[in-house]
Amino acid sequence: MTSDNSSIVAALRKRIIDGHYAPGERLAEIPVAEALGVSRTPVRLAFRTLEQEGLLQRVGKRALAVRVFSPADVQCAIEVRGVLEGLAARLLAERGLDPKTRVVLHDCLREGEAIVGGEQLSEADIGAWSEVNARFHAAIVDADERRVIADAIARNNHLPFASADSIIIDRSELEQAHQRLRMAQLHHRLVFNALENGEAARVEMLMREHAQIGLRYDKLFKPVE
Amino acid sequence: MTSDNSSIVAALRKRIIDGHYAPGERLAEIPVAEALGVSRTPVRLAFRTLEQEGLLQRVGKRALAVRVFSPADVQCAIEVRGVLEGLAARLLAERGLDPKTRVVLHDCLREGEAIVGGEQLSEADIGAWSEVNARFHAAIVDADERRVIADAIARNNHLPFASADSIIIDRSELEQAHQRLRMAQLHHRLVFNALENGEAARVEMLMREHAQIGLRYDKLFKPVE
DNA sequence: TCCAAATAAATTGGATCCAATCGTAGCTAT
DNA sequence: ATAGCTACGATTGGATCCAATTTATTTGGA
Repeated sequence: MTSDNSSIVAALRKRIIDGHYAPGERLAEIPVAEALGVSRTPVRLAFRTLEQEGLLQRVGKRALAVRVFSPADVQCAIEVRGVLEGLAARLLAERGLDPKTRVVLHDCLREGEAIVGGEQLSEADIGAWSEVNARFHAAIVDADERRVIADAIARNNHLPFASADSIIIDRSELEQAHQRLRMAQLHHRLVFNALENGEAARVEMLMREHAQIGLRYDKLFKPVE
Repeated sequence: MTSDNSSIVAALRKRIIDGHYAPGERLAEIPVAEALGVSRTPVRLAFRTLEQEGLLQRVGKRALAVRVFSPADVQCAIEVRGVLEGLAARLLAERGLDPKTRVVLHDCLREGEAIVGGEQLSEADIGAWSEVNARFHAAIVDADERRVIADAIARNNHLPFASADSIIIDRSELEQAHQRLRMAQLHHRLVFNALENGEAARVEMLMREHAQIGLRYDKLFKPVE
């Protein structure tokens, strides 16, 4: 029994993201509670969290359903996170970057460059790249010790991943993804340099561009947690 | 008895924003439930919502407390909303603006111009200006029928207002606020023109600048609802 | 045959009860 | 006197019960 409520939220979120509950499907409290082996109360709390996160949506007056995201919606959500991370980077640069974070970001960039250095890119490379970008993301978030921007990012972090798989139409787009990876790598390097030089405006501009590299962004910039 | 749960959330949020519960003050379920005349259950749900919104924060392992915002935090949150509204405006322009929304935005601009047309600006003018800007904001949000950006904005909408009053140090800054009002008016006009001409990049740039006119932004751009 | 109204079933919201856990205060022993 | 342990109070989390509302089904009439 994963009686901790945050575990229930995580389990439910995973089921939604994994497609166990289809987009648009209505979610009743009793079946979910029975499926998780708990009472209705923690499920109601979890539903409230997920509704607030935007993964569940009210249909009619009382019912809740899994929110449906179109590919355009996913792109919007990705851009939301993009501009928020851009803003976070700018504010971080404005208030001064601590040396430790600077090192972490530098390492992320070096490792990322090593991964996408060659022309060919395997599935494993994409995984490694995602991991590096997750660390980059985590460093950005951790550096905001006041948690204002970090929370704003976190509040919109999971949205793109509800139906992220549904936008991967055909596997042959891998080559195009490779191109985008190189673009993202370039952007990260430029952003880091701008951060080191304290060029805040340039940081923000670059992060904005970074957010617009396309739908594959969600594969390049996995959320931490 | 405002037994609807959303009413309880609203009442609680109002109490927090009004300072009835001081920042940093711990909130227990039973006293709040008794104060609102309801049982613990709806209060727990409301606490979950408010925690998710960022108005409440966990202290220790189980306790919840009113989140404390420094003036810098408020400014960060305002900038968050600024870039999100800028993004929304850009995406709206990209996908095409429906004529009805166009009219609403146009009316908002004309009324706003009439309000800040003169040199002097009374308290009533500030209130009217806030109302016009709320309509502008609402039009932006309503136009996003897919609700992706609108929800992202809504999720970060209330944050700046938790301790907004605490950043209004002295009343003599009204003159400076007047100047900012004129700046905001100018920006709205430029944004609308860019929207009409489909200059999406310019829209975003302008809205970004709009978000940076200063701390008084929260007085100029009140959230709806 | 189709629509509407009424009734029944299902589901949600709220209240209360019980258990588990956290914090604190008091007591004891060194 | 202080440090550590214990026990009690307070508070949160979970389960169950009850009421209210919504939705579906059935039956009646047009």
